Amino acid sequence: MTVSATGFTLCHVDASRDDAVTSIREVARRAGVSPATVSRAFSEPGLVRQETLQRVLAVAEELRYRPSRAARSLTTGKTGNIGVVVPDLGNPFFPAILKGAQARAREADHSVFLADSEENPRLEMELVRAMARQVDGVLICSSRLSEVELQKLLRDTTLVLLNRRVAGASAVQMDSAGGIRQAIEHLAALGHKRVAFIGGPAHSWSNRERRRGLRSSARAQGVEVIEFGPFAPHFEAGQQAADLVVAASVTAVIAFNDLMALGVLSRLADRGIGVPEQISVVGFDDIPMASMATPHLTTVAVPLEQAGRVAIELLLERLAHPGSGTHEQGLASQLIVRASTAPPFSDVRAGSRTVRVGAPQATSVAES
Amino acid sequence: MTVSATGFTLCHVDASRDDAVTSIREVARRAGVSPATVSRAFSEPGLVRQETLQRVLAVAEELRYRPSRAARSLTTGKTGNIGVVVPDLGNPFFPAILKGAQARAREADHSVFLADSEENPRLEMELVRAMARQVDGVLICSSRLSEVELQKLLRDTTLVLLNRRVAGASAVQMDSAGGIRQAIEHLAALGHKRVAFIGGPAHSWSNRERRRGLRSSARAQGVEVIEFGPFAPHFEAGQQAADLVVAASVTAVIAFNDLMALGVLSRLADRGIGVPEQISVVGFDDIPMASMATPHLTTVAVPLEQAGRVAIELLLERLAHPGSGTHEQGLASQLIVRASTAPPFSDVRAGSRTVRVGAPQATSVAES
DNA sequence: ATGAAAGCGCTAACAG
DNA sequence: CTGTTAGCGCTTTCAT
Repeated sequence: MTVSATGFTLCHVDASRDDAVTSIREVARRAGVSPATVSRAFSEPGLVRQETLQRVLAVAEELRYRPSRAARSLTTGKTGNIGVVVPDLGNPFFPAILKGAQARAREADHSVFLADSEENPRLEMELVRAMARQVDGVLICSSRLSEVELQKLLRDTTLVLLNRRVAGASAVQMDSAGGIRQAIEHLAALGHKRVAFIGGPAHSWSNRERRRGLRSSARAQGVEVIEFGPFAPHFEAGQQAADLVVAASVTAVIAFNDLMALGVLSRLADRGIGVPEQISVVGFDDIPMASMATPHLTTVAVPLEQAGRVAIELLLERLAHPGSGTHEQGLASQLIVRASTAPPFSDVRAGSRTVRVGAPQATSVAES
Repeated sequence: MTVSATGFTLCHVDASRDDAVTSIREVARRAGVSPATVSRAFSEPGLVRQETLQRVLAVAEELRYRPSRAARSLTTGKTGNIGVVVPDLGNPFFPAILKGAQARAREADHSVFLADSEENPRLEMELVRAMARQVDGVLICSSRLSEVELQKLLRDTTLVLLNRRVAGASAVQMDSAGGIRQAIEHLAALGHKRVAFIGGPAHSWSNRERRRGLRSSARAQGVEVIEFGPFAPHFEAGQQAADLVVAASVTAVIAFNDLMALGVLSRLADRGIGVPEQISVVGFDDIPMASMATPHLTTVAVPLEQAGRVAIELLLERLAHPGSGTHEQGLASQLIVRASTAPPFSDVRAGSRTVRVGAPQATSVAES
């Protein structure tokens, strides 16, 4: 036993292993039937006489036999596997989607290949390629690939995209624009006039979508928006951006995602800036823990797990009816407003009357 | 385009697909060599003349040919795949491990099969079985299976266990006892005399380990421990447990994991109980977001991603030298103490002298 | 309802 | 260095 700074190590000698994998022939022989019958017993039980079936199944059970999917795929052309690629497992957004995807795949008796592309387009490409021959189709979440690269993959892979659109691939989308609109309307209703947006990754499709929605909603609501970014979609980037936001003297900030929103909250707390009294913070994605961790975060929620399920659903559909064309499914977002995210009320002149609304205090600070 | 409460749906007609998968024969024919040569070109390039190699590779490239792992595994017996089973992807603990595992596997040119057992032993068993024939080995994280069931799996699968020990399987362990000891020593040093422990799942090996470590450390430090549980390892359980903890009038609480610790913090905040002024909270695992989300959480950190890497390392080692026996690797935990987790100082009589230490205020409240 | 035979894509001897 | 041959475990005609 070695003891080191990082832990300890132990070794044991081996026990024997019963490694012989039983093949279909073995089962056939022991059951007194041909391999073809055993095969049928597993794939088309209806074609086998009850009596024979029982016998075969019994022998198989005894020998702990399970058909080899790899071998089966050789003849059938179907692997029964599905690939899922995500840019970063460290971003809680993706495990949530993965969970739904995995569950739906299992219901359809499919296994899931997982790959983490580390936000790296090259790697993403390589990973999909590597999977390609072992899976029936691939779900790519928040792809960092360019349109042409995706088209390339599309030539020999059935693809479903999550948070991305490309001709020829089915897609699941979070309704970013709608979520942003809700956020802006919410902030406008609370009296905010000047709002910051902390942008996500440069090549992120979602980020473009969100900014697009942001601009039109902001115009419609008469809210001024100051944009920052691009930033990596991480907690640390949120901390960093928080200082820029403060310097911009806005009364509210919308972050590209919850991770960054948490970073903002953390940094604002460090600097003694009150949330929501001085600045309101809105996140995006509603990763479960963000809402748990702090009551001061308004967030745009998307049904992540459901998104994963739907994506796999689309993929399965696509595999079942290869000629049937692609589908796109949008998932609505929903702004989550919590008790402790409204600033104190104050009186505001609305047209000819004075109305009592939740008002951003930073404004009055600026005035004083 | 359909619009529904949850979103929208779109359909497109299909573009054509270039689905013909090129086989090794095709490449061989076009390169004017035998299939065996093509095979060698990919698996043992050294055995092929430079000139031929170039030609083969060129043709393969042009045809976008990649060898089929499934077919290859048929003859070689090795799949180049690794399975990873986790009890719940919703628990941030596991994605972190998964990330490391996935990265290490990729370095070794292995693909990863992922399965979520939903904390269900039956399902876990089934999933491992289903994977078994498609992978070279399986990493089971925090297995919920009994020892005999694991032994059963061990008969025909190479297993590596994370946070679990069983004869015949390599294992990676977080040094729970050490972490708990650090936590107790820390609390004792701050003057805590009465500490609550919120237990994890009933069948969790980690939970047993932590309780074991807890008892001995508590005894050594003269700290009284009140145990609660078992609880599901979730945020909500933490909220629930918080009330029990408060009723037990302790001055500190250690939670089975960070998720539960966050639940405790949330509930204490709801009830207006000060952390750490009235109760100190210690978590476990150091899932990245927990520490980010709140500055009031003392936590026992474990290098999660590294654990995943090491686990795969062990698995690969095992696969490379099948006869060489199992290994166990322990990963040390490290208590993370933050600025805002110490209660205010107060004077305490230590033997004959009076010492100034951080003191749990709840004690004095109880005294008043 | 069952069996015999051919072959899926690939590799592993064994010759040359 | 390269080709030939014989399967790996399974499914799938085509007979029976």
